[in-house]
Amino acid sequence: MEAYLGLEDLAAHASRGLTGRTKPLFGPPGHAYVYLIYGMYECLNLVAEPDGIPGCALIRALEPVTGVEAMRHSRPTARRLEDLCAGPGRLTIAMEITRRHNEMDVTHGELTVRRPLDDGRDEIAVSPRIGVNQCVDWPLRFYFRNNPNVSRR
DNA sequence: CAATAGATCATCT
DNA sequence: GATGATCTATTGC
Repeated sequence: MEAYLGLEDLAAHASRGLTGRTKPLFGPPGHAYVYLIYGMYECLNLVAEPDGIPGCALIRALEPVTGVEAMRHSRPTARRLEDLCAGPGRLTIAMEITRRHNEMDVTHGELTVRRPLDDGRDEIAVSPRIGVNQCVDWPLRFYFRNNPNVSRR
């Protein structure tokens, strides 16, 4: 995931202030911010600051642990399981997340399946964010060092 | 392998 | 009217 902050973070949509698109970023935490990028991909963010303060986490990749068949159906071009959700645009296709999920509360579902954390495999590493042209060196990308599902290793 | 081109459109100026 | 928090295919070494 990558953190995107507020006014001081020129790589963040919220740095342009409150607009039609960025409204969810200024809302309460635990809600989705889904936007269209490059006219063809959707990106999922989770609002992560108190109401009134912009800030979110861009979900750049995830490890599929359930629903793999459905995800492969949604994204049949993925050759390997590790590529299925390795990328912000890829995982939204696999999970069929679109702007219709924008502003949705994501705190009221039930987490049915997860993989136990493995301290060897799940060591958290930090790096600059990918694909940004502002605040290029800010260490706001967090990923599992040895996880093959990470985007752009 | 790395670098680049092109697809495509909502949002903001 | 310009610009992307991207991805895939293609080119070239």
